[in-house]
Amino acid sequence: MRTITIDEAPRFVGEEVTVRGWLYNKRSSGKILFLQVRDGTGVIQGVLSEPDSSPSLFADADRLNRESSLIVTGVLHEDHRAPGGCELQIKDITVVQEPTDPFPIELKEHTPGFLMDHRHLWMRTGRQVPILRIRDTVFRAVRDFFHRRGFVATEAPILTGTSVEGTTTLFEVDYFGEKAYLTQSGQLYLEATAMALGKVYWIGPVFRAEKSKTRKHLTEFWMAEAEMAYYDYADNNRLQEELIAYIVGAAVAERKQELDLLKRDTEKLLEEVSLPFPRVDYADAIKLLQEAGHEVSFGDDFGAPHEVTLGEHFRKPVFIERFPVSMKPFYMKRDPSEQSRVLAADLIAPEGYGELIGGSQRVDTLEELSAQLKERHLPSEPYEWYLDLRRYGSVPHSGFGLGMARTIAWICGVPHIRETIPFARQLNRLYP
RNA sequence: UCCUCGGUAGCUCAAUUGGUAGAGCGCUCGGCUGUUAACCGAAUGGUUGGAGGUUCGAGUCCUCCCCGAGGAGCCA
Repeated sequence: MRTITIDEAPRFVGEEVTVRGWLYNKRSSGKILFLQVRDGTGVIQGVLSEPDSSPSLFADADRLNRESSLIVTGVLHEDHRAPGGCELQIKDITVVQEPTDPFPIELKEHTPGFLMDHRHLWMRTGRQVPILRIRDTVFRAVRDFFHRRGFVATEAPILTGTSVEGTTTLFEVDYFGEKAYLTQSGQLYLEATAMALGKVYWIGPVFRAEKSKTRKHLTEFWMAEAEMAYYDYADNNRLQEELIAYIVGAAVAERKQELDLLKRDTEKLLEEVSLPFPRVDYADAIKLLQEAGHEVSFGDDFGAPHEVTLGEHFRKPVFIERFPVSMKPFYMKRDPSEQSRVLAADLIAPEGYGELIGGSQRVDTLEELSAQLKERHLPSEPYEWYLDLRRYGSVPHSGFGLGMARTIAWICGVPHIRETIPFARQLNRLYP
């Protein structure tokens, strides 16, 4: 007799096996008892009927409450009446622990606030398990993609003395009496690392003290960032679309069952990521939005409704290219053919999931970088080390940052990114 | 920071014009041999978010505060 995980069950039909997990739900009908047992890999139905099992086993099982931890032994049978088509005829149950109180998360409706207060328990139920398993696949796919292309995995510091962008959205911490900040992006550090290693990436947490309260924002979220020496603007965008197509392909290939549980249309997903992705000049995107009835003009950033319109129009991720200089940070390289624009592109997700990627070619000369710092009234002193990268063997280089939670939300088809991370950090939510 | 909606039993929600706070689910007990968020019956369960005010009388009206949800701005 062997111990198996529930996702392996179909391979062991006819055999006696042991499953270790928790009681997800229980239904009884007089002399027959159905125990839904979950173990993190899936849910399987266990069956007990009184004439076929000992009265004491039946009575003990009948008393169990949801989320009792159990070790269950029985014989696997195919049965079309069982969810999943396979069930366990139970011979023995070892109760590891019985809950001291009724499990707070019912299988009926709850409000988001209640669920988030009980996130540590909510994550055991329903859609949360498949979402978190898909998250795992997406993280692994990102690492596979970069590894296969010769990128070196690296790290950026979480505690920083400099800010990449403004200081208003930084979390400040006390660092032995000095001010330090939680990083908003590893980019500047990755640029340094790329000059040492060529092509680098990391997946790390970043922090934004924005008082945003939307379905697309967290104060702590994970970003996959890449930085490539000798990559120009076009190389950068090509890499990004290939990455996105790779991730979605991996998720559909490895997590079809979970995506089906989430009722995600995987055909549609795969169609969306067929290459290449459309590229639209910022000015043309503004025109397109104006024609669709939006009140935007050149120089405006896109809001959520604009991103929805762009998604509906292209039905694919779409690059918005060459933003006006004023809209973007100091480290982006200007377009040589039009000095008022930068060689930067945002990749907007379809279906209203917002901006997935922000990327650009970086400024690579000392003169231009110093000028742009000055233009934005930024002190050069904290950036001296960054300026050094342009003093010693500077090369054209590019990079981007991919928001993991938004990517996962889009792949899963879930409306709110708080469900795509085990413990979301939001405005007014630091617990559990 | 701003806008909108909300806060009533452990959970999800009702409560007519200001007039006796109620249901479903969960827990508990009972019934049922194929359930699929099982079903049927019974019982349990309340400082109506907080403070103040108006009134003979406030869950309901007014003021302030707290909390939650959705959105805007900002961003990935």
